[in-house]
Amino acid sequence: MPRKVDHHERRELLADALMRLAATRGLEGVSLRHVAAEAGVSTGMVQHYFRTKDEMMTFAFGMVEDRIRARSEAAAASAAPRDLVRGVLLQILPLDDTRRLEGHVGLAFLAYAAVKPAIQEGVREDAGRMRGFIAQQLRQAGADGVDPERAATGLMALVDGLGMQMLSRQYPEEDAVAALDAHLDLIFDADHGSRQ
Amino acid sequence: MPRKVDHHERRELLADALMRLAATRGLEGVSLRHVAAEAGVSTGMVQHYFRTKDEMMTFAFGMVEDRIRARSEAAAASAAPRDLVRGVLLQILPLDDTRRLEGHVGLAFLAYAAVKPAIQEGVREDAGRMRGFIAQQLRQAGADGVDPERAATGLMALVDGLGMQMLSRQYPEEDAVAALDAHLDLIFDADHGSRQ
DNA sequence: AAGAACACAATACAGGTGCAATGTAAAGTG
DNA sequence: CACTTTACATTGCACCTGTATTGTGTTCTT
Repeated sequence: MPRKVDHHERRELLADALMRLAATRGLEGVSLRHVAAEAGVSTGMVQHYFRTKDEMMTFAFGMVEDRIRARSEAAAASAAPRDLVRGVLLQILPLDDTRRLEGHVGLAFLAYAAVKPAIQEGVREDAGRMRGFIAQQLRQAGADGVDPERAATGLMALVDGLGMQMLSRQYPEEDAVAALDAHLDLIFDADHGSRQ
Repeated sequence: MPRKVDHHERRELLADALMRLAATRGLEGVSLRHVAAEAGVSTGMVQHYFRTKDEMMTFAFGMVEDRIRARSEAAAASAAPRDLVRGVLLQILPLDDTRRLEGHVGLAFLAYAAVKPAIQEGVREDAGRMRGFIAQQLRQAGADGVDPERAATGLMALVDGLGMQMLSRQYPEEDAVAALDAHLDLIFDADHGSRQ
């Protein structure tokens, strides 16, 4: 075998360029040539690492998922269940430039996947895993008044919705975090008369 | 003036075709020619009623907003504040074919608007109006333990998130409605020790 | 040294895109 | 009646798209 090149590294380089494009010009601004230009390489090279455009898109979105998951696992180091859940969910909100970028790609890709059933399965799987994790934490925290599965679904939806609205710049970051905290308050204090 | 044609009606006819396309092939499947073909007219006619593609897209999304608002106002006939809020929010969830269609268009357009600041303002305005309405209802309902504005933000985000996840077919309709109801339970029963 | 395996680069191509220009028929107005 | 305004339809154009093909170095193996 000839020159040794780290395939995965190259693909990430290209996917990073794709993300930058998607965040600024939208998914319609993503083409092989644009990605190549943004990455400063030839379109031939892009074709060399991704046989088709769909392959490139799928890889890029998978990368976003992986990064969110990696950060979530890092955030899962906290001890207290509530802080843990909060920390994990905060990884989804676009609170800095990196996550804003990811948010744009995620949103664009979700719209993209909404009409491509083949891709939907991966999304569903990944979201399901995270939902299960949150539910498990809620169970361990013993939030009495709520059904863990249901609450986890609500939390994930809330964060997704908040993130989406933040991307349209509907309100400042603090309001989104405050809304999440308020929701967490409701869940973790839902003792409903269990005090005497 | 010659032949009298209801401009708005024609535009809605074309926008309906656009929605059908966006829901099945995604926003990238929306082109002047495709819309024309779907509506059964010539591309020249499409150009006649929309000078530019952006104008067409903006009109279509505005139509979705109008329809949701119209249904919401109809649903606002209920007396009890909680049922009223619930009824309004349910208009956003894609619980039937019509709303599923609208949901797809809404999602696609939100991703579209995320990179076009000029369009964002309209979205922000519309969402803000609805958020204000919800907050007002919460205030009237006298849900003691919660800040109305914050709770309204949370509710809107929750419903948006639920709707988005439903479009990716992450879980059945009932689960989404159940999650909404669970959230409403938390808000309307948040008396937090206000009982003695 | 020979040759294969690889990493690109360049180019070509068929098809789709938004949009502009132009044409035509009908309906209204004077 | 002539004339203007409107409602389309047709066509053309320059550009961009994804992909296939081919070419060219470079490196590793044998």
